Amino acid sequence: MVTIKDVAQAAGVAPSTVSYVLSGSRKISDATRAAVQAAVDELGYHPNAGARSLRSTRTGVLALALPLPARGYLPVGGRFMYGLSEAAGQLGYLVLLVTPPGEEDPDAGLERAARSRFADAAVIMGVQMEDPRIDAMRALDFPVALIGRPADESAAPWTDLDWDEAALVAVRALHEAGHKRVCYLATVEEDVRARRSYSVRGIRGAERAAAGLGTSVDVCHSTGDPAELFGRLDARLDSAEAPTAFAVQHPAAIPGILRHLAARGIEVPRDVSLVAVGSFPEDLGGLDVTRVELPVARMSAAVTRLAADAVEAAAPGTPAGGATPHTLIAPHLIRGATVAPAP
Amino acid sequence: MVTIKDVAQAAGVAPSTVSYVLSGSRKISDATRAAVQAAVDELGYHPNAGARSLRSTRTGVLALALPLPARGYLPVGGRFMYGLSEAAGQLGYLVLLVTPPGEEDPDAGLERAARSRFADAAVIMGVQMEDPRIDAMRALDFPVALIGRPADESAAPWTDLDWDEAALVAVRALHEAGHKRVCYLATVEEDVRARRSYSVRGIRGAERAAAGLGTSVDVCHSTGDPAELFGRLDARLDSAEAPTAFAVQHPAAIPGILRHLAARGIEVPRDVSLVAVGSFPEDLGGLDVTRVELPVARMSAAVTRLAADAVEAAAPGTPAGGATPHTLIAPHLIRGATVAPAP
DNA sequence: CTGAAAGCGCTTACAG
DNA sequence: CTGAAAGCGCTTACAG
Repeated sequence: MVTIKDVAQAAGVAPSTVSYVLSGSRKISDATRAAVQAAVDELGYHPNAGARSLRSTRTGVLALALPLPARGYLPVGGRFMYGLSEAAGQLGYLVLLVTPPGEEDPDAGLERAARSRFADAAVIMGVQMEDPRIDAMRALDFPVALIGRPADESAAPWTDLDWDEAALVAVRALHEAGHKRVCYLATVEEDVRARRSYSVRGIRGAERAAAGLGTSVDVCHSTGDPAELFGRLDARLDSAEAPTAFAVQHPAAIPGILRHLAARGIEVPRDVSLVAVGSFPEDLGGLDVTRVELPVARMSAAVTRLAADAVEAAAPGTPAGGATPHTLIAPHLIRGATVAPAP
Repeated sequence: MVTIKDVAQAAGVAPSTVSYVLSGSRKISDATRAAVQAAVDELGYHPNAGARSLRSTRTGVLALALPLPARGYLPVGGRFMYGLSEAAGQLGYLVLLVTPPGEEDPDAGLERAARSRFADAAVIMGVQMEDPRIDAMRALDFPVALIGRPADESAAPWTDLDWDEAALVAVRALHEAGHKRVCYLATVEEDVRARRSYSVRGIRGAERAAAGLGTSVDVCHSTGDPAELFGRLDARLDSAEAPTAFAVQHPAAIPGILRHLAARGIEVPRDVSLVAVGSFPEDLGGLDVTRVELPVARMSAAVTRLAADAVEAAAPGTPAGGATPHTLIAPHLIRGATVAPAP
């Protein structure tokens, strides 16, 4: 293994000088710098991560706390892992995955990562309105940034799509097309039950939209079981007051829903209109759905920035800065081919 | 921060004794062990990861080298990240994501992770038939395990679905249903061009199946652009020798393909049969496709095991063990509702 | 059965 | 502009 001593010897300087050249925290003569740089390149030197973090209390790693994938695979989780890894790389961080070890103690993995200093900060996914992980990390004085807007918005830095507004935008698009009876298909019920922020806010947005617009909005919870989901849709469609439009906050289910509707002889948008809430493009297989997309790349960049800032803010000697920052992203309706005037 | 000294003091023993209790590498009296354990629990002590790795040259981390997500998001990548994080946790490892920093140097991130000892071993995804990352890691004496079967099967430990066989099984199912003209829709062309192992082997399996069974198999490359893909399918369907069946090694595209066929008035399986090669259940939105699934959980467990074993094998004092191990998983056809006798 | 001591590879005040 | 030295928190031979 190549150490700083090897580089120092090769360059004819002291190890501390190599360190200063690499960190840039001291003025170094051009000759010395060039000699050190040459030795570094020559030997392929990379500072030992363990030694560096032991000494400097910086690891260059962000821990990503994943939600329990118990209810099956979450496409959105995978998408965020990519986005985060990329955004983090841009800021010089690596991303460490932290999965909950079991049902009974959902933040044991995260707590271990924090206490053992595997990372400088945690990025929390699948944020709940009242998320115990936030308090757990605060108790450890461990910096966090959230993908998701908690009930207490000053609890920690966060970024999110404005889900209340997204649901409103979707319902309004249907309302403006003349639909009087809209079914809001919310996230899977496990998410509703866990009070995930996007679930709660999406539903709330739909209810507010109903109240504000005078449209009848029937909120229905989705499920990962397609047969069960189609049963719920059928119950709605067979009722006396059948909806003429759906707003769907479960993008992974949309291809299946469209197939199911087609099998029932229902054509979209001729017979029924549909808007997706919080979809991402890769989901839809080229299907031109009217939608509000989840801005994964922007959210990944934002949360990485917030996490990096939280690391700086937690450093000793930093003044206890004012308000807790956040990045709220306004929804943007993309008009596709799945909304038509109400029959 | 709680250190081993704090624990030692609280328990009234020497720091080294605490270390031995935690590692279990020395006989300790019950009384001492209990006192140490109580102090550990009381103080919430977790050993500092940097210090531990500096001293022991073990990090407890596996680096996951992701393929470039340049052509858009790969659902399968996300699925493996979950699977790996879970399997690794079971063996006491955490997973660090390593994304290629840019096009020009696809293993710079991995090389840095290895040289800086951020991890004990690398798990490589999106393995190419001749993968430069394998040689790069070998040059550093850094243990690896592959998700994908390289051309040189003794280059490194690997696990994979038997893709040759999977394509054969799929084509044979269609052959047995009487289909004489099968179109094998291979992976996206970027994967073919990069000579990803699953691409090359899937195509090879299809070609062998054709030769062995006497079925005409037309190999066609998929693409992430749905419009372009549908164009390619149309060209086949409009030709004089139109296929009566498809074997599709691009599961994410299947919902779109089925919709496109339906729009052309082609009903599956009445008019055209279809088998998915390497799908995973979450992909299909409840669609009962005849398929060979990608065993993500088994592969994740296998590659983690291989990586952990490679770490042990690389430890000084370990005899240079014999053959390079691998875990080849036989394909298994799941009969769904998308294959019918040829018209 | 337990402890005192060396040292892993860095960074950063301290000194010149 | 550069160097010598201390020390981060552990693990593990060495000693008893």
